[in-house]
Amino acid sequence: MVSRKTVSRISRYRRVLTALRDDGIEYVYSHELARHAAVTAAQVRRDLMVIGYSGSPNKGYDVSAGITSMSRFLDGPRRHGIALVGVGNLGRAILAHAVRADSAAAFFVAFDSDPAIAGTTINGCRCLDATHMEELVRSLGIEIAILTVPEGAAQSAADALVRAGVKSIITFAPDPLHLPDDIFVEYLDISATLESAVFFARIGDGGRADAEAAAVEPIIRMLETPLTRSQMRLEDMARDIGARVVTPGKPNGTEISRVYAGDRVSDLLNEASDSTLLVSNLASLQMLRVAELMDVPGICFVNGIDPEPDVVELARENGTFLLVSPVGVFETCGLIYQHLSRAKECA
Amino acid sequence: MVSRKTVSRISRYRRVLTALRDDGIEYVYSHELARHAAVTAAQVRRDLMVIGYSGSPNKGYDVSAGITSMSRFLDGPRRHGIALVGVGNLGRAILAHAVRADSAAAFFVAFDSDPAIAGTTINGCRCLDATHMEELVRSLGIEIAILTVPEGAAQSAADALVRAGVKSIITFAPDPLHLPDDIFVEYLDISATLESAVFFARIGDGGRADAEAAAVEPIIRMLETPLTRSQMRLEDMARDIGARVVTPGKPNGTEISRVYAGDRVSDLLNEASDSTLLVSNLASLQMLRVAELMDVPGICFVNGIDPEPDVVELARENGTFLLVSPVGVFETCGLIYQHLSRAKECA
DNA sequence: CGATAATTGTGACGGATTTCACAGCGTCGC
DNA sequence: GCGACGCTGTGAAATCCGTCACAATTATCG
Repeated sequence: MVSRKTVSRISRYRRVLTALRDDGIEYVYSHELARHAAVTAAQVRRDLMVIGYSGSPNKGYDVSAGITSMSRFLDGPRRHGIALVGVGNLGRAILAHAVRADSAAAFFVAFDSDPAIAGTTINGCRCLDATHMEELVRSLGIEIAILTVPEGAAQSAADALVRAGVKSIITFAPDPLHLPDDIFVEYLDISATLESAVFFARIGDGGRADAEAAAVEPIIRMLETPLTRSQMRLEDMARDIGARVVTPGKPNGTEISRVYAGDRVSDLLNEASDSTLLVSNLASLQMLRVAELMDVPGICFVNGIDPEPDVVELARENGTFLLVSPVGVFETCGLIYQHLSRAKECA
Repeated sequence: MVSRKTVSRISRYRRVLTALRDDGIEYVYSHELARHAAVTAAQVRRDLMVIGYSGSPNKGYDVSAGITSMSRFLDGPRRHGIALVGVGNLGRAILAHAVRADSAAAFFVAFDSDPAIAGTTINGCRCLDATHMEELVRSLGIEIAILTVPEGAAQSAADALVRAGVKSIITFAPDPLHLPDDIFVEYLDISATLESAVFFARIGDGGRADAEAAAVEPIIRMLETPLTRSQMRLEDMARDIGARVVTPGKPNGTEISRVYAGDRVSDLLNEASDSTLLVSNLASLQMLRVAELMDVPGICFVNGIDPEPDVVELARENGTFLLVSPVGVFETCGLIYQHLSRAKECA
């Protein structure tokens, strides 16, 4: 009869039309609607045909009448009950979204097997114990369910819901559900979608990304020093380990409390803070830019390499304390560590 | 070339195969794989064909080799960066999901325009200020983004991401995105999906649901008394308003602190508690069952209707205080209210 | 060693969905 | 009044996707 895709597009049209009406627009042409909904004009006309809604040539479609017509088609006459099963992070977030958006047309109930959650109210939605789920769903005449249960628990929950009379299930779990054919099931599997996204990101530029990417993340080496707890003045440390100071940091000295050694820009994001010294053998402008964004106060390049002038220039502008150690990452780390031990002894 | 759906199915196959391998299974037939993935056997074979992976007749497909082959196909050789834009409820929940599942194959960074969020770490993922997003995404070579921004903000965020080199976007916002054709966009619009679910729940049983549903939620009338704050013994109240006690409640008296009047079972969920008196003119078994599940201590039917024997029986079993007021909902509420006022004066 | 049984790989088919193309029609300008 | 223009509605073509059916292949058993 009418296909899943068509229904989902009509839902999208309705949203567009509602926005247009709020802007005071009364008539719209198929190609305008198409542009707003990111489909083709022919598609729009064909979709509007199946819900028996006609426009007039040279004026287009009546916006208000369209909304009414689509609402009658999509929502039907009665208020729907929606059960959300699994009140974890995702479940709560979806409740917040959905209750706000659809509370006029539907009411929500949530179920969870955790007794600590049962009895609470989240975002205006009552959370109940999953033990009584089947009975309650049947009593309330609920026909729509959202599954946000952990992997592995989806099938049994779905079975119970179907026994209770549920006709449509939206599941965020990766488990494929085995249910009667007349049950509508929609999968919103985030991990699977991400994997598709990964694939098409790679295919888009014909595999050339690999070589280029290798340059961005060159060496997989990551030495993490133990947290020192004690602060350390970079100026003293630099002298002690025989490193050359290229650009000075803040006028009143630069203090750090952690050292992070590694070349992966991506790891830098999780490790760097405004009191981290970064030890790296990748003297690139890019690394410096990221370091700046992370408020890293000091960077130590190794192997005695002279950074390019533009790198030095940027460091000076940012007030980043830049030093160059004559030895490699491993030795530099060792020296800094030793310096720390001595400092501790003195204290 | 290879279709979106095929990629998503292959992702599903890989998950199934991984589970099988963990169970120690080495070979699998197409029809077994098909059953686990909820597709047909022919589909499986055709999909495996496109990734150039062959099984052997009479033994089936090698599970480990399949996983390797699919991973090479899906993930490619390098580690991917994924940017999540919009750290609201939904964003956080997705981070929790995705970081756990995919942290081996990818690293995550989050962006938000709220300065209070920037600098924090959520689920092991660094949250940064959206101001620097474009630059950082470019520097990190990120090609995949997840959009969990509020409605209306999706297009501009997507534009910035595409400028920064992003190739794939997964968006949870309802806004249709206008982007170059070579950008992969996947919409996970929860509201739109819910609307489809509503539609198919209704169509499934041929529209017969309407009449039946009307019986479940008969009268849209809801009188809410103000919160009383003071407790009230039902036994005293019943005598005062001239109601007949059908079943006694707990032996030591039943106290309530709120009264809820209405016939909508669904509203009951949000209003009822273990100290609420329920006033209803719907003397159905269903209402009593829901009330029991909500731990409602007392129910008052109106208009002097005699509840059916099975209703009385169930109330007695549950220890629910059941009374019948001779007058209608409005008058009953008025009488109870008056009783409250008097009780307050005495106190 | 040959028959058998079961499965894979794939050409061909069919259904669904989208796009194309054009007839029909109302409106505007002259 | 009437011709030109632009949009709608829809038959027809094209495309995509999934299923069927069968030849090819390989282990097993007698």
